[in-house]
Amino acid sequence: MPYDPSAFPPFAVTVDLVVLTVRRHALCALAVRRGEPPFQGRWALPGGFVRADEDLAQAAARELAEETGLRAHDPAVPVQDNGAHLEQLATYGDPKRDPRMRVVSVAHLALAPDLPAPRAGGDASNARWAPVEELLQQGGYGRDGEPVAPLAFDHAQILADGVERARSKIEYSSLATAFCPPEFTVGELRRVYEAVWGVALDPRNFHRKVTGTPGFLVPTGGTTTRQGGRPAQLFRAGGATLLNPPMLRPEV
Amino acid sequence: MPYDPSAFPPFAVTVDLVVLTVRRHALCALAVRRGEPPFQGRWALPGGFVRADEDLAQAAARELAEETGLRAHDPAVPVQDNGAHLEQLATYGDPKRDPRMRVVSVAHLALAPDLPAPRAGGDASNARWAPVEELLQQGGYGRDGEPVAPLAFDHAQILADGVERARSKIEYSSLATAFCPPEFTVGELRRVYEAVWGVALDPRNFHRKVTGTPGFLVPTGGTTTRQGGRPAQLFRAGGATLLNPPMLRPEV
DNA sequence: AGTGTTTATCGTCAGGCAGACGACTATGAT
DNA sequence: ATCATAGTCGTCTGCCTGACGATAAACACT
Repeated sequence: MPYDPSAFPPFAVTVDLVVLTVRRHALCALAVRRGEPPFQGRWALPGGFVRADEDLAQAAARELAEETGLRAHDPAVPVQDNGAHLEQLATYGDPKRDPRMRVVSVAHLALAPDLPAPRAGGDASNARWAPVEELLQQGGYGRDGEPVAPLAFDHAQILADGVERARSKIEYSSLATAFCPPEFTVGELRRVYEAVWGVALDPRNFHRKVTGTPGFLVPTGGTTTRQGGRPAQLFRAGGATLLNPPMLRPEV
Repeated sequence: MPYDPSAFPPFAVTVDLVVLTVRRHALCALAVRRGEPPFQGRWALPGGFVRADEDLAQAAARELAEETGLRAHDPAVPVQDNGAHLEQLATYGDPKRDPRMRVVSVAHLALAPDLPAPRAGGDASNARWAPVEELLQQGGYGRDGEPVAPLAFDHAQILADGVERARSKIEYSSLATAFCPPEFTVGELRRVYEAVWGVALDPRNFHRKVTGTPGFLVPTGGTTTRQGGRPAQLFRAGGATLLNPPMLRPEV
């Protein structure tokens, strides 16, 4: 039964963003504090209305720039500069997800390297990077002993879906490099995998795997000792986007 | 910048369906003929407006039932009866995708076993199963020499995305069984993979792989000769949804 | 009944890849 | 000088896969 333009219920359409990064060996997401009801004072994912003349991807890129200053990447171009990877995640449209009106939210997933600091319209106290486990634990107590309120709306579900997407996608793609600065070492890339998956990986097998996969990493010639220890080769992300065979996530 | 309920542009929200099945060794999709402008007389994917009190998944399941009579499966339950697998695919919201108004379409992907016949509101001439290559070839000539018009709206893109999702998802999940009747043989399952991927697979290695993966197939005890040749064991889909290690799609 | 065709199923073998882990190297810190 | 840290190169073993031989059980002929 294709479109019947004579009558349709009006919807509001928003984009919500799951912006992930790796800080201090932990997978973190960007959260903003709500300044107005509903869920006033609670943490939520950044997002906003899609404008009348805007594509969904444009709206997501605009929101991402407003919240973080990051430019979104053209998905066809390999991740190289400080731009972020941005892709559509899923769409959430439960009739009761927003108590005010019927809102359909097209969630997007962004992966960014570690950033200096978040900015929410210039107000830093209303935006922060929080470890995803902290944002996802429902009604417990945070590390500072403060009670933890769950995220507003259905944002806990959206965040969980985004985290799972990131976890599975770095298995068979080179997307983990989106968490890294333009030049990085094999060890830094390994710590990204370890943070996202929450596991420890064997440095020797990891090194063999990533350097042996054609197109994954391109040596820049430089070295660095910023992690301490023996100097490590620096790499850029290569052109390969699909890893075959994939990097398998260890069981349990 | 979270929700500002004071002003937002109104959208129409629809669900479009990519319904795939395997018929006569070919991957086919359900297409309906448009009865009214725009794109009158052209083929399109089935779909329709989301109702005011409906969840997106509900709307997709309702459309699926209207077009095919299929009940959608609870995703948590393994595919066993004649119900179809149904999952959200992606959302398409280009401002110009519908010339009449701003329409955001949440596309869903359904995988169904071979069905007796399509029905579009009782009118069979306005619905058909067509091989996906036929629907996706732009402006060529079909097998009957008739000129082929491309699908309406951006439905060629949606269909292509759905096909790619199905092709990749049967690699690492047991979803290929959604194309099979409740009981099926290893050879029938192999022909599903061959049709979806468009490749030939070695029957011996395929048999070893699927029967050796715990939880993928459960023998029912019966046998059948409906494919000719030596009687083959009948299986049901097992509880496993994730295949580890995956069934790798051959290169090239 | 015999022969060929079709499909199913079991087995064998070699190559590739991953996990476990030993060994060595090159820095900075004490 | 010694230690701690991190990076890099090898080795070995087991598992999985692709290629492919062989056998089994039905049906369609003659």
